Amino acid sequence: MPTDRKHGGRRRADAERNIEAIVAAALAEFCRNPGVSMTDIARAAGVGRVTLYGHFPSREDLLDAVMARAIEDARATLGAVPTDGLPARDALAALIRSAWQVLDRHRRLHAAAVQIIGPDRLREHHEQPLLLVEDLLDRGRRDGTVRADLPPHWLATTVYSMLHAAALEVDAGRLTSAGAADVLEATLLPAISPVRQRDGGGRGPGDTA
Amino acid sequence: MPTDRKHGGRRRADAERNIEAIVAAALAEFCRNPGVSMTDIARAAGVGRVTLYGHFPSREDLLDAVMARAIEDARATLGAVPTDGLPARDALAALIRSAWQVLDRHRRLHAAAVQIIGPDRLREHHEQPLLLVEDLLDRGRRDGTVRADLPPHWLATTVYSMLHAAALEVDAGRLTSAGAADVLEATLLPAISPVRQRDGGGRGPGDTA
DNA sequence: CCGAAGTCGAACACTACTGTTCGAATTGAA
DNA sequence: TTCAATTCGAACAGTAGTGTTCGACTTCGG
Repeated sequence: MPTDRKHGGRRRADAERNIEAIVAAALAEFCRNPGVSMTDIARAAGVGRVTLYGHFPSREDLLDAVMARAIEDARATLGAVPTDGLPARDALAALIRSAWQVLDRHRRLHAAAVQIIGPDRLREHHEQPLLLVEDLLDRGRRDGTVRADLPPHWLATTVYSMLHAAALEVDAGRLTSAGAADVLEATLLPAISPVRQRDGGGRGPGDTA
Repeated sequence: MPTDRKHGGRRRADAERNIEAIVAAALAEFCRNPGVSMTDIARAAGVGRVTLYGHFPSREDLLDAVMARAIEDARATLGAVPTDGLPARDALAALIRSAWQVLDRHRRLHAAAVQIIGPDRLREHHEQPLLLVEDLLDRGRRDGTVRADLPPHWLATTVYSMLHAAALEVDAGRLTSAGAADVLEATLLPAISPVRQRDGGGRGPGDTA
């Protein structure tokens, strides 16, 4: 949201409401189609194009606000996950599940953001919530539940990218939104766990194809 | 390349050369910047804009040809990997390494393609080489070296998406091109191997849509 | 109820692209 | 050598967006 009120005067209530409507509509529209025009966003928000530009001087500013909103949402959700009591591994599993829930909400926004504000600024936005994951990975690394043979940042990237891969699969209809959480946990935990040497032909118990 | 010669007459040698130059330049330029204009591509190919349009009627046609070239490259490289003798697990490791090599060559083309021809047609292009991975995963699943508790397609997606994640990390300078192959193998093999007993909850996450 | 803050649609200037057409100049191939 | 294939630059038309300006209208806030 535009925090830069030029002159001290407070913002009127309807302006506040419109900004809210715009950000909400933009979030939805950007998800539906990354290349959506400002005109369409304004229409979706039930607001004039001029009003939109009045609050967000450029397309980039708008998407920036939308991202901030989505990330704040993520940060809040992830921050609410109780990880302090649990062993790092379980905490990570819980975090993954929560992360999926929040990502599932914003799924396609990622694709929109990457081609408008670029991957760098996008990462910058993701930094905060990603930090929670990294902290937890670090904790796990110290107590031996997370592998130490790969760069910490890579493990975080692994989590990050698998989450987004799952989002694409859901969009493509090859995975259900509900099933994704389980699949993610089942894939990610082995990937970040310490490697066990020697596992030739072992077959998992209870294989039901 | 435009295979549709209108009248039986053969194509002249310089035309052939230009087409070659255009596809090569377009491949490079699309990688550098997905939103590159036809004008810039023509310039990079050392060719007039009209000539470009003469061979590729639209931007989409051009990217299509570029993708075809890249994918053919991938298919050839991956097809040359000797997998028949090896156990599925080793074969998979070799395939991952080769896949990384070829992807490293085209890294950012993926991002370009996704926003021009769309994710669907892109997947369509990737289908061929991805099939090699899926076949191998299937083989591994039968002989017990690959986990059977997740949808086959998801495992292929896991490989696919981690490869592209690595590409982004390399671009961002957080990973070296050479180191990526090792990191990928170390991450992917545990992710697709049969799970040890005692993991996660009792539920089997193999629900596809 | 008054004034300022906010909103509206319409129109404008601007930019950047795509794809086309022209005639003139080359160049490969027979 | 000859001719068709191919190339070239330049200019054109068309599209689609961005961001701005205008004057009139509405609504909030005190």
